[in-house]
Amino acid sequence: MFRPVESRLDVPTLEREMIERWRERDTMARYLARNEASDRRFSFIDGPITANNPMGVHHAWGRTYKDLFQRYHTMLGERQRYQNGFDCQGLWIEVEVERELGFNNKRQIEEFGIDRFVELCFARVDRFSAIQTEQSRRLGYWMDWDHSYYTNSDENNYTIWAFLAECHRRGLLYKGHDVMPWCPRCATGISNMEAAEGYAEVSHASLTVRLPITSPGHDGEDLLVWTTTPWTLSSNVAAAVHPELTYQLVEGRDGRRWWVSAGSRERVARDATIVREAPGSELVGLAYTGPFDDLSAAAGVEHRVIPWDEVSDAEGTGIVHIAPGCGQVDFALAKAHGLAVIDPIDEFGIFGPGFGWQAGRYAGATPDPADDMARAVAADLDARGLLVARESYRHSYPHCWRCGTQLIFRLVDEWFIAMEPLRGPISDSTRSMNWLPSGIGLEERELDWLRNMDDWMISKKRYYGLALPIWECEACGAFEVIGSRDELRGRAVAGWQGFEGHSPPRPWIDGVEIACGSCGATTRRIRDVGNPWLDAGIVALSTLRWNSDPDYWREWYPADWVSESFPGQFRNWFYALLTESTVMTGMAPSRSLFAYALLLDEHGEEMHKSKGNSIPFDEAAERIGADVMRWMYASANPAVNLRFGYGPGHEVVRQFFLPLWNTYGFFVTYARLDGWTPDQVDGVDGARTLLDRWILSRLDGLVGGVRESLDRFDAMAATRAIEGFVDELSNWYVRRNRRRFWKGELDADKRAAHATLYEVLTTLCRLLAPIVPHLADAMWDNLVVAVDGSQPDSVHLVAMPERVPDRTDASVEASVELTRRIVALGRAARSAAAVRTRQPLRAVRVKLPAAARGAISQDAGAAEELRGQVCDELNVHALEAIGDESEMVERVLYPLLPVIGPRHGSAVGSIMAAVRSGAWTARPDGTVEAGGVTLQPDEFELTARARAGHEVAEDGDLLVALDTSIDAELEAEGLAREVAHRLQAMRRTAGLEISDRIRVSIGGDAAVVDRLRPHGDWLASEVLATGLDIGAGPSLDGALEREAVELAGTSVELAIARA
RNA sequence: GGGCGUUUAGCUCAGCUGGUUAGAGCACUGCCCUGAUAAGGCAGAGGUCUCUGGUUCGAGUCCAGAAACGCCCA
Repeated sequence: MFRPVESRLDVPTLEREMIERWRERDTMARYLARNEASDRRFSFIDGPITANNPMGVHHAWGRTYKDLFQRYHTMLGERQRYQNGFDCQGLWIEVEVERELGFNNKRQIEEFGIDRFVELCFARVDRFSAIQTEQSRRLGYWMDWDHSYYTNSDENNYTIWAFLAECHRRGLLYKGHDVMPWCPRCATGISNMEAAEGYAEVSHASLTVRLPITSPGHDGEDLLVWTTTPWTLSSNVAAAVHPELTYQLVEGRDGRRWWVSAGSRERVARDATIVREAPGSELVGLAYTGPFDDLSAAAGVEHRVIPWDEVSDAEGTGIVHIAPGCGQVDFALAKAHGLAVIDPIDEFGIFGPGFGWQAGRYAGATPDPADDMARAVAADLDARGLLVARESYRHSYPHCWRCGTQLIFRLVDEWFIAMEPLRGPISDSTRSMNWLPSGIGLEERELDWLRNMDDWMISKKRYYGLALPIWECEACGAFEVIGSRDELRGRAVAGWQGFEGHSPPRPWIDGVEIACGSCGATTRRIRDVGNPWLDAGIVALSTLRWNSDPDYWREWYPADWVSESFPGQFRNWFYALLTESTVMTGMAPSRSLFAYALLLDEHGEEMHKSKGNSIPFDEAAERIGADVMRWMYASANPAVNLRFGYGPGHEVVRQFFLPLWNTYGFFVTYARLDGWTPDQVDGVDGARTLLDRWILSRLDGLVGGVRESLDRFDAMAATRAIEGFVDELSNWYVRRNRRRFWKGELDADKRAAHATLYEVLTTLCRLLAPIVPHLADAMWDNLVVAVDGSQPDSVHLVAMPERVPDRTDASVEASVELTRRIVALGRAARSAAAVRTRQPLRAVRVKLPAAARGAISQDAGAAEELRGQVCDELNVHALEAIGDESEMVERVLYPLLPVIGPRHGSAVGSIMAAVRSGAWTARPDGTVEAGGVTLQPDEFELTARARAGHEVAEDGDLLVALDTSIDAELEAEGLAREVAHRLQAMRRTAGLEISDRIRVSIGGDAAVVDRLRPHGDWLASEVLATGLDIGAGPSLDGALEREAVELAGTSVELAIARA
């Protein structure tokens, strides 16, 4: 027997119960093992989650997709790996550990001890990976949690070694001397792709500075340059002009002469008069005095004007200050023009010796503006008469993506992978993947990144991360890349003992020395660690045991599916994954890649802990439930940012969960009353009504639709289809069948009703299982497990439903659709006539579309059932058909445009004009003349619509008219309905169970009460009364409720008591 | 400056291969129903489908351009 269903659905409580039940029954382990012997596989590779903090609700979006599609493929019987991944290395972990230790810079780490520091980093990822595991399980995310991968594992690190060695073998790895974004707090370079992460609007002092020209013939002339980074002025070596831009020499009131571009003159020297004009090319080669020539660092540096095509005069002066030690393009220009390079600052952003008063000071922005280098430089230039203007300039500027410090650009030695030779192969991999959702340019955006990418900077001057396997010889300058642990052991000439037993991260590996392959000298590993995207990008190889088990790798590679949020990942995970996979295998890592947008708060703002609008996962799970979140995520459009909040969450509960739960509760209530169980199927097949066949047909369509949608990773379409179906189920099937479930005896008809609704609900459970695993299994447990010991004890151990041959019946669906339309129109007509539905009416008259008339007349039984549905729903005694000739309708021409368009072309306009004005005529031969065109019978339909002046409702080709005349008999019937309604309300107020029997007495004005007598039997059966005393006095033994109601203008006394 | 998107009702969003009157939910107004009941139904109001041009008999839908917004690159 089914257990009773809680009438109030409390999702979090239900979920906790299910989690407990799963634990007791060890359900997840059996789920993970169920397809072990399958010969079909579904390979999913998890993009690792950063194990650095507890999960937020945004993580739950992605994990919902990952779980949903893995569960779906499990239910299709496919073998899977179910491996979750944690991202465990990199600066973000270090920054948090530093914060816990109260460190401000990396010297403190070295004093603390790299080994102790790295151990704390390990501990932190252990802690948060455990927390995230628990949270994921709370979401219902079923993975092989005992075998998650960690990017700090040996397997992962050594697979990256193999990748880097392969890059080196192809000659792609090199040590570069370049200007890179640099975080002076973390004291490490930031790759360009990371720098892009941290752009934010800030204000900087922008200075306009004059630089006196020293070349002969230009006495008293200055170049005007403009910069937003004043600290770089002491490193100036050149000024760039566009050779084809027009420059003007202007003279101000003080007699000074400045060179500026014509386009900027209005802005920077409005009051000055123009002395002469020259193209930029004429200025090229001029020498000038630098702004800080007296510094020893600038000694001997020649300053001159160089040409550069990228100069624009949209801002500044059209003459660009060039400091090759402080800017990426500046450095490139210096190489091209053979300029000197001044390298001003150390790893902490402090000026070195040789910079006079600037030496020892910090170059970047400071919290206290008084210490600000920009301000000091401006003051110094002003005192020397070189400062022309100073303004505050607001612009987008890069910040350290972890600690928020403003980045500065610094000359560094870093290690790079040359990407130019890989651009083509990675693009091919990109094009070979199926990027989903389609139509939003995901593939295009990845290709765009690949077209524009620079060489990949893979080194970081930090402590906790992949130890780059590069041994560089100080003696001869050669370097080698070690591709595996075994290779290193073979090459080690010292330090292996100290490393043995440790994993690759620093510091243990740093002591291992090898003999230089070129000159034989003993060489040390470079001290750098790796870019963390190397870690996340290698997982398509490392987790599939590329290094250790080639058979396993071949079995699972490439994946069928990977998934991640797309903002940012084109240059991060997607990029790293594609790059490492393509280099090693020549193939894309996955057949398809599914991506989704950003999760925002309810108001469309990004969630941030600091803003106070972020929602911790645990809070949301306990407040609205994991399944509610999962439904919100699954039904969201992945291409569009999702607005998440408790408001929309409750909406989902109201719109979807409650109707579903109530339908389930309805079924169980009556199945229990009848003692019906799923084995009671005698005569069911022959007894199914039109509505039974209808809901099964719809269910069949739903099964097909959901499978089709999930096959193409479209969870939105699947959930929308299910929502639509549940609406039909609860608002039509159950609503229309209530009486079949209520009525007394358990006959074949009632068994058919039970069996039908049962099949619908259990099938729905299976369709819902991948999406809302708790709710689906809770229903399954009661509907199936509780009554049938032969079935799997969890819906997660059964298969996805399949379509049933011949189940879908288009004509049945069309008939019911027509019924629903008639009823809707009938209600509208009632509404217009202001006749309450409880008042029975004589008849509803319906003018059917021609097509429907034919279909319905074929099945007399169906027609009768539809007639009954309509009469019952509209509370009318009869349904009558009316023809086109009826006085209520007029005939209307309905041209079939998709047919007519291609045939008649531009005549469509005049045809439609004739249709609208009614200026058409039907010919006896079945054709129609309209707008000067003869329309063949296949080009139009003749339909009907209400003639003006009749009280009817219509929709397209369907017309419904209510006969609203009420005679005494109808009125009496209405009174009885009213009384029944009141009595039902009283039953409820008295707290009676649905099945409780009662006694009823009705007293009051005899003229009214007597009119109820003919309806006594009906009344009694309606309210489950064993005794009904009409015309009684006011007394009723043991009365539970009494009520005086206003009926037909007089007061009527009602009382009920238990039978 | 370049790439990729987005723009549909007050709000959040659907709208398949071009087709007659563009939809849903929420919110609002009025009414109805009621043993799914802190639900449900009907109706009303609310739209120059961002703009301009093009293709077409016909464009929310296809094409081009513009604007605003978003993400990315430089």
